[in-house]
Amino acid sequence: MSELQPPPTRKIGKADVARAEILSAAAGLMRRVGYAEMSLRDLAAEVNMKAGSLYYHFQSKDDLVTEVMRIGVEVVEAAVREALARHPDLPPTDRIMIAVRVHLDTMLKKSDFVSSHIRCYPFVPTPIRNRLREVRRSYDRIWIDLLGEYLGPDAAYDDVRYLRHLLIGALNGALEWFNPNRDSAMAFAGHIEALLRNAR
Amino acid sequence: MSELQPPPTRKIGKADVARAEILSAAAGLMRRVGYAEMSLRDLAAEVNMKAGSLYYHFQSKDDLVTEVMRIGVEVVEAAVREALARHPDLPPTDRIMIAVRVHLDTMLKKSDFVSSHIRCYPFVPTPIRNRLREVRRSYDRIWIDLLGEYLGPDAAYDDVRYLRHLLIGALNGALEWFNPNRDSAMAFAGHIEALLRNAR
DNA sequence: GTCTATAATATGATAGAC
DNA sequence: GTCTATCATATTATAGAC
Repeated sequence: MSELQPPPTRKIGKADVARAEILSAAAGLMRRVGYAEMSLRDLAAEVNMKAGSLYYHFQSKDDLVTEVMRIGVEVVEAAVREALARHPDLPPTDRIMIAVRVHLDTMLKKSDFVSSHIRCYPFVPTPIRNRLREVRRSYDRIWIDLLGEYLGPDAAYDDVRYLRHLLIGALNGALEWFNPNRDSAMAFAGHIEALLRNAR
Repeated sequence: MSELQPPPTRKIGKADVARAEILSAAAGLMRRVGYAEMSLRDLAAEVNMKAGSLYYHFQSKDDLVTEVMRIGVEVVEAAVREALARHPDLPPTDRIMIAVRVHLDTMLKKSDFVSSHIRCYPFVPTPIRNRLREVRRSYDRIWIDLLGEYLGPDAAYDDVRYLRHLLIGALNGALEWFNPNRDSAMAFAGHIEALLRNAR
């Protein structure tokens, strides 16, 4: 996972590996049990450590949690931006569908960082939410731009906002029902596409 | 709140009032801080009690939480069923929009029971989720029926499922962005309506 | 019905040995 | 870097007085 690597100018040491393992394990735990119920003892056990050792890598539980969630937005943002960059000239609806599929796929199959962010954000303490505001805004901007093009220059600001919230809500909701053994992200995306293509 | 009253055959005593106050306060706390972070001390303080006193009314924290969440589904189900019963002969799209508006309105403005259920369900222990399965199924059935009529008798089972998850996800997502001072539930519902009317 | 007091356990965090 | 040991505090739950 490239997002967990330190800057390439520095050599990857033992601490970097341990830190990355802690972050991965924390993302998985947070997604499953939530922010408050993820104890540092349980987390440490998952990476064969003792709770106190985590403090060599992170100053506090909230610092660790913030880092997990920050990586989450950055992962999905990078995935969506890359996919869109490969198809710069498609019409708006097609570009939205690319973003829809990549968002779903990253969240459901690829990254506990993304899913733990989405699930835990509502209950995380305010200081953590504040520290995440900027990265979240940056990802939102992708959708604001995509939907702005879709609705056209005459659309009201709030029209873009409501449509964005509707879409992101539908996508993130999949976290609560999607079963990889039974469900198809592409089939789900197809239903979103049908609604978007016929409207407007 | 009629849902908090005991069966009408029994007189409403002091215990019933206290119990109802505890449940209301718990719903508010759960919505704000989540299942794990709602301590029984904080809850007791909100109703001017001590933590131990709660055990006169409930056998355990999880029993109390289950009851709060059970009431949540029952409240929104009753509201939607009543509204639909008043317009039995409208076309499917109109009936869906009635359900959309009542679901949004109940969740956002009326009931901490509904919103705490939606927010906390993903992180609540499995035994609690099992005890809620039946009431949740009952509410789901409303939407399965509504969307089944909308898509017509030829629609596949999964088409109804995906569309239902999409819709409920968009609605429940409002819990995370809706600001009563700034946003309009009706405007949001309007965007959903535009998509549904033009599709199919 | 609600209180006080407390048991039993868990938590985030720190200090210092190795 | 990770450990052990521990502090200070918080948690759910219970027992018995009032």
